[in-house]
Formats: sequence, C-alpha cells, structure tokens
Amino acid sequence: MEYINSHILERELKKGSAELLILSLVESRPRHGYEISKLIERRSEGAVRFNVASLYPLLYRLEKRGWIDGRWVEKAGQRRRRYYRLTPEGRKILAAQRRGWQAFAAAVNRIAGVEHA
Amino acid sequence: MEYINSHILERELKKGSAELLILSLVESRPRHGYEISKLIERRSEGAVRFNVASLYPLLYRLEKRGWIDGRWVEKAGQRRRRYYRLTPEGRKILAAQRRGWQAFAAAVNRIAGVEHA
DNA sequence: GTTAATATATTCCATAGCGATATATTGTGC
DNA sequence: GCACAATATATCGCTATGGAATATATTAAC
Repeated sequence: MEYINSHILERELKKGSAELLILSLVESRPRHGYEISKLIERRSEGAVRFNVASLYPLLYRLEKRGWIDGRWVEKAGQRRRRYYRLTPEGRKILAAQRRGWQAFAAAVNRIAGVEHA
Repeated sequence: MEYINSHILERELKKGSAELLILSLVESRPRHGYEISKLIERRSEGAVRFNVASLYPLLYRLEKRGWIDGRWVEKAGQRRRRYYRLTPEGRKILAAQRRGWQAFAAAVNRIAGVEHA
C-alpha cells in the first residue's frame, strides 16, 4: 500500500512528533536507541520510520535538556547499550506534549475535514 | 492557554501538515493567501499559526507543482488578491494526504498512548 | 570466513521555517 | 487631514535539522 506523496507528508510530520514518541516509549521503562527506533517502526506499522542520523542526535538533545537520562549498560554476549529513562522533568514535558499533540491533531482534523480520525 | 514548549511541537508538526491544510481550504472554493492564514488561525483556535514568510512561498510551491492554480483578482475598493483554486491533480494529492495524515495520527496515538484523540 | 542483524556514531548537504522588514491599500477614530 | 490598525502580498537572511551516506564494533548464523 503506497500513497502518492504520502512519504513526503510523513517525513515532515515525523519531525514534530519525534520527541513525543521517544518520551512516550521511555515512560514505562528505560530503553536504548536501537530498541526505540525498532519499536516506532513496528508499532506505527511503517507509518513512521527514524533515520539513525536523526534518532541519536535527538536522544542527545533530550538528554542535554534533562528530559531523559542515559547510562551505559554492558552485558556479556551483548554490545554495550545506552539505556535512557524518563526524568521527572521529562515526565512534565511528556504530559505537555501529549496535550499539545491532541490539540494539534484536533485542529488539523477540524480544518482538513477528517472525520473521526 | 499556553503549554510548556508546546510551540516547539507545533512549529515542527506544522511543517508536515501545512500542505494538507491549505489544500483542504481551497477544496470547496478559491481562496487568497491572507484568507487562508486567517482561516487556519481561527479554526485551529490558535493551535496552528502560519508565518507569512512560510505561507506565501508554500503557495508558490504548490502552484508550481500544479496542485493549485492562482489568478489575480482586482476589485474596486480592495487590494488585489491572488485566489488559488484546487486543480484535478491537487484533488488527488489531497485525498492521498488525508489518508497519510490519518495513518500517521493513528500511529502516533498508538505509540504515545493517547486515547481517543 | 562471510554475511546479516544489532547498536551507536558522525559528516555533509539541502530544505525550509520564521523573525524582521518592506510595500501598498482601505477603514476608523480623533 | 492624519495617525493607526487591519488587510494583503512579498523577500532576505539566519538557523535548525532531517536524512543519505558512511563508519565502527559486536554477535549470531550459515
């Protein structure tokens, strides 16, 4: 199933939702970058895909802002991974971003005339 | 009502939805740039706002791609306005973008754990 | 021993949003 | 008659950033 130019729309939309998606995924438990990218791909059924060149710099930005907190975990028989967990500050931001997303999605649905999206 | 950092989310998200919103607004009848920007602001209740430096170049792009068709209208007692109407090609793109938006919004809702957004 | 999958990382380029600014016209209040 | 706000279109220049390409390292599979 391939929509005409749908990839353009998705590419652009993805940008704004990236933070919300990442924060949401590390809400329940710490996760590492690769896991996050794979989760987004699977759960969105391909509608959202992250380029590593976007994902990792974004994780650094979120950490620098104090919204997530990363620490290296070394395990025998595994590559070292950096697990990120949500900080209290990040939890507040996540709540705000959820509200922002809902307001935005509602507005787009209203204007674009999309019923029960 | 001001959400923490919500402007960041909105700024980014806007990019991807801009085309969808504009195409939707010129679907029913031709409209000019200023009218489009005001309509988006009003109908979104402030959740989406267009900077003129984004709006006009975007209109030119859409026209260049053949999705909308603009023509100048001069009226006594009014500044000249450029009215844009949706082309048949634009109509197809709009339908595809609506589907793309729905798929995207559904994916974000699923991942971000937003209920009935 | 070669390939694929996992996992993190960076460089470079093109795109594009937006603040600032400009121009022109019409309507309103004083 | 004049200042000001609203309408309407337009562009310059800065900056952010997304993504292709590429690199490195480890483990599993064949």
